[in-house]
Amino acid sequence: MTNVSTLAAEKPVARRRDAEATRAAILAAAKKHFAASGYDGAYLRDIAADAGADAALINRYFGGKDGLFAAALKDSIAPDAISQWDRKGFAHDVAKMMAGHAHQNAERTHAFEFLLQAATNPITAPLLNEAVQERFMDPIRQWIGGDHVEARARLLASVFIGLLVERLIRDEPLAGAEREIFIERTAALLQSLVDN
Amino acid sequence: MTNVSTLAAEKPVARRRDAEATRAAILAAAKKHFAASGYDGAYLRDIAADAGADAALINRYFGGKDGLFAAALKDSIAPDAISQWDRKGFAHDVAKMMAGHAHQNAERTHAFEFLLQAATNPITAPLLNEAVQERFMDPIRQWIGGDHVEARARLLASVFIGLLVERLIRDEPLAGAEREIFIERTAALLQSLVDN
DNA sequence: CGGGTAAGTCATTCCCGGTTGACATCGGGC
DNA sequence: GCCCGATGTCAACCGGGAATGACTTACCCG
Repeated sequence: MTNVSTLAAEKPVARRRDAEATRAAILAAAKKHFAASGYDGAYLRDIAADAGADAALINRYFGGKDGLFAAALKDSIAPDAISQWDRKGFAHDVAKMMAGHAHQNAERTHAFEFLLQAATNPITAPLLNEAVQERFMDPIRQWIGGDHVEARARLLASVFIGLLVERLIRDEPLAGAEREIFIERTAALLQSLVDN
Repeated sequence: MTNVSTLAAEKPVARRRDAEATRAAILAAAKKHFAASGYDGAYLRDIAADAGADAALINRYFGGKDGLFAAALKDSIAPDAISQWDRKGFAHDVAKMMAGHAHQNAERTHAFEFLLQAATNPITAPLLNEAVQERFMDPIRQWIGGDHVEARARLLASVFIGLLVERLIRDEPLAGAEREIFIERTAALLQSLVDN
């Protein structure tokens, strides 16, 4: 997981009094901190400081830590339209991405860390499930089409998640020939699930 | 995640004064609670109560919450010998397990929840990585053998993890024909990774 | 049987972090 | 220019939960 200390200390950008802007700043900071440290590990004071705001404002704008978390979660599960993925290139693109460093996709990786955090927290899990079904599984089902959509969608999602977790956990990506093989096999595996 | 309330209230088995036994009881309770609620969500008082012991003893035996968590983690990553898995039946067995309810394998599921918790906690992640490499990845590499061991092992581990996460997250397993298809395809997928 | 040590109990302290409410200040509209 | 509501600040409160240490009780050994 990302070290939080590196997250703060960068944007004490003096903002003119602007409720909308500070709200957005807080939300952005919250997403980072929740992703890096989880619900309990993220502290409102830190988030506020990172956003260049006062902790009390979190209460005003989000109604407490729970509200902030829910808002951040909702904001995180709004990925680009799955429906527009390329049916042909998809598998290879994903495979290549998975073979690389997690850092290379900082934005996405953070979002995923966040979701994984939410998944492992009994308080936030139900919230997550609902959102994932609606904004991830449903589009996938739609996208792959064909027979046995349900089984294939679940298996595809599983593989996808597994790859993301593995990438998140490991220290070093593969290199050289092993890397090529990994990409090739991963791509083949994904493609087979998409195609039928 | 599991509801903690159901975990307690069962074994106020009056133990004779026995340091080793209480230590073990505490450790067992800790594994359950950490798995169900995560590091922050698990309370020492609850764990102690569940183990029929006093919270102060945790301090005595494990040197604080951190120590207890580390001990529980170490104790959780000692799964049965991978090397003895059946090369033929493996894929189908796993697939069938993954198609079922997480509850059905309470023991294992708990252990996995626990590991996932550890993975998403910045403090415990490094500890986990080391243990996983040594006690999971290495045996897998050994077990599958053949060419491109590294790539195949990683992909296999990814799929495995993904299936576990998916099973953990979802509310309802598949049923009927979809379930059969799911098992069949999952088994095929795993087997292909094992065989070569 | 009696004393000493390990095992277990209890009350208390301490700290941390979310929350609250009173206060200060900005900025736009009259 | 001035006034009022919206925005932002500050200090204090409060609860929960881990840690501490003094105390009590059981067991075992001589």
